[in-house]
Amino acid sequence: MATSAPDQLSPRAREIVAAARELLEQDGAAGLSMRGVAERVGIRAPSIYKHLPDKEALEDAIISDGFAELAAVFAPALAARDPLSELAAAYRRFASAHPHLYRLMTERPLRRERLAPGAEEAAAGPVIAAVGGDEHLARAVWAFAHGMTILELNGRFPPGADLDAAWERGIAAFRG
Amino acid sequence: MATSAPDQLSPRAREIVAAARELLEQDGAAGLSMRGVAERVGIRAPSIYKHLPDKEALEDAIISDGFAELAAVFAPALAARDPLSELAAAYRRFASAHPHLYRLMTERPLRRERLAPGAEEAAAGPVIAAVGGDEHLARAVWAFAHGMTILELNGRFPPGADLDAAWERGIAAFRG
DNA sequence: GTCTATATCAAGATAGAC
DNA sequence: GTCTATCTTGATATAGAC
Repeated sequence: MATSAPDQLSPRAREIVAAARELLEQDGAAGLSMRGVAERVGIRAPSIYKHLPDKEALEDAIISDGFAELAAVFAPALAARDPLSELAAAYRRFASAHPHLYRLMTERPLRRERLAPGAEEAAAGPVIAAVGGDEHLARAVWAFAHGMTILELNGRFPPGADLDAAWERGIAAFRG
Repeated sequence: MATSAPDQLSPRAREIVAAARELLEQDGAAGLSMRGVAERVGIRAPSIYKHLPDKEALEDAIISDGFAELAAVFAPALAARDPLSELAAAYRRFASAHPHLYRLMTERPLRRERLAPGAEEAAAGPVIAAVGGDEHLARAVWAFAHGMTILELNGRFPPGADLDAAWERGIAAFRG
């Protein structure tokens, strides 16, 4: 039986996780059902349980992959002339490209012990570095970026609102 | 049959909305079922439909009330010496006192046509005023406040993180 | 490792009697 | 305006045969 750390998944389990990721990105978390995942793989839902213990394990694997990908898009931004702006732009692009994945990654408490080790830190590190090591300021910046992102995904800004301008105002404020 | 604007609800419908609000605040949106609401009122679930068209109308009424309450706690903050800090503190207190209501109010697109007229504007106006009328900046500030709030509610900050400090850093940045 | 059959649960909403 | 009875849908997960 598969364990929960993503790196230790069997090849077949990874296929199932990949199918689940596709289904999530297409239909959102509400559409992510064991039946739906199984259908994409070409098997029946109960067969999934031979490879993964339960639906939570499936979600955790997707989330863990998401953090690794976020860390990967952050890495080059740190080397730019204006790291904070580049990080913000990368963050925004990531959420825009994978809105349902982004929701899954942020809308629930992290089960940190079930993620790939270091995945969260790899994504958080660049932000702390970009603000000069002040972790309080880094959290404020993250809150701003997440707020802009999730309020947009939730359709909470008025139609026609200039969100580029709002992002710029926020980044400018935090750049000091 | 009841219409959707909260002010036009019948007295019995208002009783049902009040019960729903209690249930929401206790169990969250996932626990807000028509059966559960009915039980609190002392009737059976199908009877609710004689007073409100569907579950969405129930939620819209709760959300509309929430905006009115948020506007009410904002009003005195505007008169303070440091309006931005006071607004942020009021926002944080509101969300902390009514976490499930806060989620319901922010996690989905607003059906603005079904809210009490002016409810959203009454809550947004003070923020715009506090930043000197710059709507882009106001959106950035709101995003920061929402980000801090929802990331805390979602349990996303590390245990022991000094969130007072993060709030202060953010407000300081936006105060300029 | 896959299947069928099933247990279990819970939800929103409607029909029609009273 | 309330009730009982029911429809319809959908979910996670288990048992046990092959």
